[in-house]
Amino acid sequence: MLDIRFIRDNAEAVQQNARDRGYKVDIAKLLAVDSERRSLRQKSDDLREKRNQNAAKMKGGQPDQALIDEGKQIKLELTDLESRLPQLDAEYDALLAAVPNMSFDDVPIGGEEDSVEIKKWGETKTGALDHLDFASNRDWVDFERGAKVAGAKFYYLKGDLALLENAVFQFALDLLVKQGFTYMTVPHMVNSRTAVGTGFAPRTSDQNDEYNIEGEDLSLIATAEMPLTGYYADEIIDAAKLPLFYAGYSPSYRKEAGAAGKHTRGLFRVHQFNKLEMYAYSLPEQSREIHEKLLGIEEQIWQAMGIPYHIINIASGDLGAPAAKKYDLEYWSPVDGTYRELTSCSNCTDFQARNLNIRVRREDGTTDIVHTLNGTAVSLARSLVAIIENCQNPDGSLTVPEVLRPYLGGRASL
RNA sequence: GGAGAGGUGCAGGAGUGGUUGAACUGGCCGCUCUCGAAAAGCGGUAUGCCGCAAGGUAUCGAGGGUUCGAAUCCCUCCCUCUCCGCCA
Repeated sequence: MLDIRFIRDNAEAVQQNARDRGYKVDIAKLLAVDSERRSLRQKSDDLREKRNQNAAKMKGGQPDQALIDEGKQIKLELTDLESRLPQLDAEYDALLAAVPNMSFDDVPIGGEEDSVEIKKWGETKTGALDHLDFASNRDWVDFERGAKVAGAKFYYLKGDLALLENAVFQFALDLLVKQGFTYMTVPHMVNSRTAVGTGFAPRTSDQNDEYNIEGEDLSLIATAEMPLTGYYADEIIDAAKLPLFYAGYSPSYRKEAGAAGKHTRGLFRVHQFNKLEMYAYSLPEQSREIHEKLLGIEEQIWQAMGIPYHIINIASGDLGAPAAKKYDLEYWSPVDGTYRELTSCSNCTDFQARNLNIRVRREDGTTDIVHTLNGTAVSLARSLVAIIENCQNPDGSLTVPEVLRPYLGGRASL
């Protein structure tokens, strides 16, 4: 969420920013509720002061009936006054939570089509066998039995393709560890506070992409970003420890409701995939620089594998709620003759950290909200699509990118 | 899943329902002393909200309740520890 004081001072800009992002929020209404809530709180504080003073007079012992009666009266007034608070609070919370993060100035305004390409790398080619056909020919993937056992868009990876997945993960993990990231495995379920605080829709929302556990306040994670963000909830981090870099590995579970028809074939969009996620906690003044650094690591990974890609600066309407700025790395698909999303890298500034109350204590003793950033290192199912499409040979074999060979017993092709 | 114990500030650890935001000890920071250090002494050391400020208010796992007044009493929930059960 945004700082309510910032919203009070910049109502117009906040409203415009939400509009640019395609969010319907009513800042005027929010400020009206905020003001009403504050004045009610003030009255209630005053009444509590009276109550405390009244009680203090009785400290000695002998209960004075007049004072007790006065206390009773205060109690009634206070109960009456505060009875209006819960509803007001709920309304305030809902209005505030609906406001998206402020975009950075260099974010293009507009929808998906307004995202701006800022870099291109590698030689693109066209003409290749669809990854699902290619993998099926090799008996590397089984969606039919995935459907039988779980449902549509569930799958088995088999044999060399499963080994390749492991190699991609190992390669990326080694690279991150060398860069100073701390490797973490994480809970695969999170409670609703963590899910909502991270910026994912509450479980009651129809926009919810997470699987919820019936009868429990738990959802399967859609990304390791969720447990990694919650890691420091309610904590104050010593400034000297920042920035903190974590690499979280986990399955990602997504309903993908409403995604029908959009690149649904094969491994590109599935209900479950493994993902190695980069995560950083930083001082506010460091986050822009660290955002570039995370993007640089993503590029390093895909350059090492020789997969052509471009980087786009995501337009405001496609940012989601928490990101102030987001880069997507899209690999070149020789099958589609276009770029397709492979990784994503976001600077969420203090938006998530404010939700989850994550702060930093600076050397002078003051506290601040930390900034959080996340970036995909490798999203495994999609990585396999990119590799199959770009490294396949006409004879049905797959050339293994050199950097992966050490993780496949030195094999040059599969 | 069952039984028991417990959740208090940076840490340890007190706390008959009424100057307890919280004793005491330790840690940390500052100052005094010193050529310097140690020791000793003195002072300081949570966070949110409202307020220009003074100040007010809230927070002793969370949420309800009792009371003029709750860290202290009652209820529900969560978590931790020990033992048992189950188990990769």
